[in-house]
Amino acid sequence: MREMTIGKAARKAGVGIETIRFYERRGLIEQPPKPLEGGFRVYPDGTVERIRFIREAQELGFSLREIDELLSLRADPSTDAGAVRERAEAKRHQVNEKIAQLDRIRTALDRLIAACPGSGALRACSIMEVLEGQGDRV
Amino acid sequence: MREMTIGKAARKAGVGIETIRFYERRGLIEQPPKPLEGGFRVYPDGTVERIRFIREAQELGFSLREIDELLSLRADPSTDAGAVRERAEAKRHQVNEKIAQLDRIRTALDRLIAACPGSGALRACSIMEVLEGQGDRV
DNA sequence: CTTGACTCCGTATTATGATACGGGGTTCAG
DNA sequence: CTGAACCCCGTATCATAATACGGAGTCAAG
Repeated sequence: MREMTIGKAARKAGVGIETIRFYERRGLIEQPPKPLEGGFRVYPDGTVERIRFIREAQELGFSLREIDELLSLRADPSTDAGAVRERAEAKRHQVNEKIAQLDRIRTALDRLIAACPGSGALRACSIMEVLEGQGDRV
Repeated sequence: MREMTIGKAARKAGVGIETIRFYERRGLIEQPPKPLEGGFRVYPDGTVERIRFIREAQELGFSLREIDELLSLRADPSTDAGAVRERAEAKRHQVNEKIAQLDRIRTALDRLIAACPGSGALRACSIMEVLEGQGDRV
């Protein structure tokens, strides 16, 4: 089953049909041509992957515009590979920053979990107090 | 300068005044009481930190609702510390997933950068081709 | 050859997060 | 004691991302 109508693609990707059309309008995914013999458009497997990637990237705080930039990173003989690499490196930087910040939050959560056990330690604690904490007094 | 009016707080936090009011209405930050003697509300330093945290978390794909959940994680003697810990652990899990996905994207970018050097390698390459790539044929 | 499920496409509406606006009050420098 | 700059608050508008809707066309099972 490598080809499907929009409804099947939507179900496979876990989105609504309208979302696919919306992404097509935005240029995030390509709208397959309408078959010359008439009938419904046929969607390849890759579309489903692409939609899943879009949803994942959104969960990571990328806007559709940024996701478009990510997906447009491609170097073929007709493009300036150097420029593409530059943009890829900028994106990588952005990704690294996100990871670093998530790591900070994870550490804070770790401390929170350690400091506020079921046993019921008395001192109040919250993310803000514990974030890179120490500084905020204990 | 540990106390300020809303305008200063906004400038320090890098947001507009309206944004602060909006967060107050949403219950994300506390609105300081109106001074009994009259005049303007006074914002503590902590508010600025809190706003910065909110903005950061948004960049990481958390909705204001989720951020509220994060900020509400606090165990003091009046709350069920066990329940708080559970929610904290759920959040940590969510954070770990985000990190893992960002790591996938970072790896993909690394490969993209390596595969498409300024030298102008010929084979086309894109994020989707390179993502957990290999599978997609080369 | 009909009926139910689905596609197509244009337009309208929603949810979320943020910004704008306007008429008033407050502050403080000169 | 005045005016520039700022606060207060309610309501309106905006951008982004998604969803809904409705009428016409298409498919395929029975």
